Amino acid sequence: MGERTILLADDHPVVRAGYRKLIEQQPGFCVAAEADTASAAYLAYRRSPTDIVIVDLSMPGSSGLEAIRRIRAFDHKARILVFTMHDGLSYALKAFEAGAAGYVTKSSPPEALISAMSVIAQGGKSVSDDIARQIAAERLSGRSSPINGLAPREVEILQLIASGMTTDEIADALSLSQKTIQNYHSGIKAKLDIRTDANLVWVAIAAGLIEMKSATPVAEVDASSS
Amino acid sequence: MGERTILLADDHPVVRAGYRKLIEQQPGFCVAAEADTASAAYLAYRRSPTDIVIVDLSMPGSSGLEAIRRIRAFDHKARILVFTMHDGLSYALKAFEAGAAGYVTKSSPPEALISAMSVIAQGGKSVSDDIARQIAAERLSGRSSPINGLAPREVEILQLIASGMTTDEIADALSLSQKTIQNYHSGIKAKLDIRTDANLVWVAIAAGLIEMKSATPVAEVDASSS
DNA sequence: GCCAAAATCGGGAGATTCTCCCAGCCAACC
DNA sequence: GGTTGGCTGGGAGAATCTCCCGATTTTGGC
Repeated sequence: MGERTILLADDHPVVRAGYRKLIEQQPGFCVAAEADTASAAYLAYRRSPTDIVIVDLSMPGSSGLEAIRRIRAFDHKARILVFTMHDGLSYALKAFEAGAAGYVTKSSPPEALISAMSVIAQGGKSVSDDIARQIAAERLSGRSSPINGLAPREVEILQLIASGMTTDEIADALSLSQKTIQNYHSGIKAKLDIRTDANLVWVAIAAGLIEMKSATPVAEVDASSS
Repeated sequence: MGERTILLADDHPVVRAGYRKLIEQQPGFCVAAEADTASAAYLAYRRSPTDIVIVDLSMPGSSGLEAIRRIRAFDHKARILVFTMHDGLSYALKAFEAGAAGYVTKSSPPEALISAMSVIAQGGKSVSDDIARQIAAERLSGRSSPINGLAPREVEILQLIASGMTTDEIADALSLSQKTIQNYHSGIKAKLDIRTDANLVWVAIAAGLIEMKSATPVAEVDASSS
């Protein structure tokens, strides 16, 4: 058989150059295209599908997860390998939900990427050791995340609380009474054995309920007010 | 004159390979050493100083900032260029405080890294465009961060609140009455025009008061047991 | 050195919120 | 058809928040 073609999606040109170099040293693989955004990756794949797509999760615009979903929606047999800095288990799980076939963290040795590529090219699934360790830890400890003991509604409300919304705003958004939100608020803290709202934010972050963004969510500079 | 020697410090081997390739394509520069941790970078520099040190901020163990400080403590004339993913202004300011001579984000075009290297090699300072834009925006809007209107003590208490500590714990830690902490708590929220504690966390993150850690705070499993 | 301003620390009191308990409703599951 | 669990809210006392105030210390300028 011929060489496996690869689409590289990462927003850092220098990093892409590193991947390319590493991959092309490997016999049997060849980088066919590059993309620096999620939508560019999708369009590139749509134009000419490759055997493997390697994507970073954090890219400008819509995230890498979105790229995975769109590519998989276009071609359900697309083989997508996530190669990212995020070593949190929640990111990996989201990636697999979105349709990824592999997940390798950038802190892994280069060989991990190569071997994952081989596995994926043959139709398998692959995760890097650090993620595998977390999954094992989760299984052994019997719980994936502290929020697993929460009811769906509680998770939803936790997310809104952690995002910074007030009780009134949440009640309004969900068309519930403020009293109900308050009760949930207390109940969530009790279930998680947490005493401060700040810790709710940290739990939500750890559970992957909240997207981390470096932009200030508050402090609207609003220099361009209407 | 001869080539400028460079020490590359980044914890991702693949990424380092990209840097190396990019840099060595450039006449006048040559990668003399690599390091994958902050302390390894320090030791490498100490063993044989290079003209320029390129460091990532996020590395395992002590952070890149620590590497900068230690290298500068050893050699106050060391020229250090931060090349990192973090595009937050607060990170850049911290890097310069630690003694960096340049700050380029990984989302910059490769040319930005090269030109920054040239500037720094000649004893100058350099920041990438996106950071420069943020600095300009800060100057124009008259404030760098919403927390700038806060008194030192308020910033300190905000940090503790955002880290998840309860009123009692903070009062105890600072040897103050709970009442005082409560008053500060209210005052900080009023000054920042914030109504929920969750948003205090986001402000603290945006202001660089809190270190972001993606590691799951739960589920540590002793895998090394027999 | 001196005055003004700001920061630091804490009390008081009323309004608000939190917490815990409870109950009705519904859906799922033996 | 009974039980369990999630969803929605009320009630009431405890706790907290908020806003006001004053005392003291620190800071900054002249």
